[in-house]
Amino acid sequence: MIRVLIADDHNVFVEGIESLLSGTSEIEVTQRCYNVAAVVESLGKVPIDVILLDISFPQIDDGLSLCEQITRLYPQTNVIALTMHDDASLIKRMVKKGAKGYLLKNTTKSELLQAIQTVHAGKQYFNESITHILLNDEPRAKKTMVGAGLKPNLTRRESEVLTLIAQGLTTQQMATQLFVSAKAVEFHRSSLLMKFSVPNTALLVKSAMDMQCID
Amino acid sequence: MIRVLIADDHNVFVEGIESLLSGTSEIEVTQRCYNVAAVVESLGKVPIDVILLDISFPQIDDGLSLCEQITRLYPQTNVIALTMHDDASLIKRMVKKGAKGYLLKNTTKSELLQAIQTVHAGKQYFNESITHILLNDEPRAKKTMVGAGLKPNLTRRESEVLTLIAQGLTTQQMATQLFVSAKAVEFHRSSLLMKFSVPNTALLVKSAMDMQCID
DNA sequence: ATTCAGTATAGGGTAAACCCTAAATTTTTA
DNA sequence: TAAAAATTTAGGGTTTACCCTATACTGAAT
Repeated sequence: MIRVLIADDHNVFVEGIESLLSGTSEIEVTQRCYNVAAVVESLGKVPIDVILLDISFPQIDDGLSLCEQITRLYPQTNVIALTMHDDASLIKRMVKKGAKGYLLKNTTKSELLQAIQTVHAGKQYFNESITHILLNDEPRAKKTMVGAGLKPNLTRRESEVLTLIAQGLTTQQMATQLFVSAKAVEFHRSSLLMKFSVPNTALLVKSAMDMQCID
Repeated sequence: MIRVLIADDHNVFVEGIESLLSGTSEIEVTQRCYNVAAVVESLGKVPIDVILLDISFPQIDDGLSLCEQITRLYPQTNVIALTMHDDASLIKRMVKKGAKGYLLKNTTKSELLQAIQTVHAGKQYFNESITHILLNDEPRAKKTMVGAGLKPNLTRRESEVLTLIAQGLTTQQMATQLFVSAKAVEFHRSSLLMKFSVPNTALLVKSAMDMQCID
């Protein structure tokens, strides 16, 4: 019997999860906690195998530090993050804090069961959605692209020139390498400055890197 | 019957993979290719379901562009990267180029079979190793600091100037902002170029961003 | 058939970047 | 306190970047 603790500050959600798991013979919902203090208290009393932990508890940092604490104090207890946050960096942070699995709240019953069993067996569990998020996690993809910057549509030549600029080549060097005149390269250079709305090469390189146009 | 093409410039490896797959009833190694040209030629003649592609073929860029080409020209053909490169950014780049799976060369037979079947069924395949690499991928921690590039020790002023350069300011603008002469700023600029061993501002910005000196 | 985007080329000009040598001052470190 | 590193300023020079106008060829879309 796998002893499960559900930690979530949304009552309805806790009940829903519990009813999902109630029909399973191998899994037992031992505890339900609606705040951090209750989780800490429960763990001190009752042995728990798997914790389904909502990260926003109520703040993200609360969930992270709680996860870290659980992992350190009760290494035999495995944490599965169960949250609506589909952010790659958050997933990584949770795993760093010791989470063995990560599920989005739109997961299915069978997936939830499989996750609990996998994690309880000492392995990590990440489904396709999570893998997909990690794969598409652009190191520099600023989701907080507040003002300005949408990635401009570059022509083939512009992309070539941009790449060469970022490699430190001068206009003349690029001209030689591309078998065109320096004036042609200069033209594309100007086009790039215009499309990125930047005044010079330095900011062009930075903007292009921020927008993933190079690297 | 799943028709498989093995693309690798290491003969021994190709033979090993083929012998691994030969005992399977559902999988048939239709083609073996030892260079990019052979792959392109084969695809034009014979329909292929799954390609096991070594990325270093012989260069990484070759494998990447070949993968892109295959995905574009033969969308029904699924590419599995099979390589010794365990670099997160490379995994992401391959997936961007259309790879449906990614296996390290220390994979097992059963995993290889499962990957081929999963990919042939139209789904992506990534095992725990790959997921683990993606999870531990520090946004900017370049483990591949091959030649040269260790982060140079910058003085306070140099850091300031570097930051302002990356914001697109000219030497004169920086001088005004820092309440010093343009010559002073020019000096720090030169120091930066020297410390980073780069010929101009463009590459300075790129290098500095790669090394996390700015952002 | 003709716009239109992309590419290439040209001349001429200003501003900025880049390189060198040289020296004085301040701050930090040993 | 002396030595080392950092900061500042300067003169003078070459190269490169950047801006403007203008023409012309190509291929793709209307």
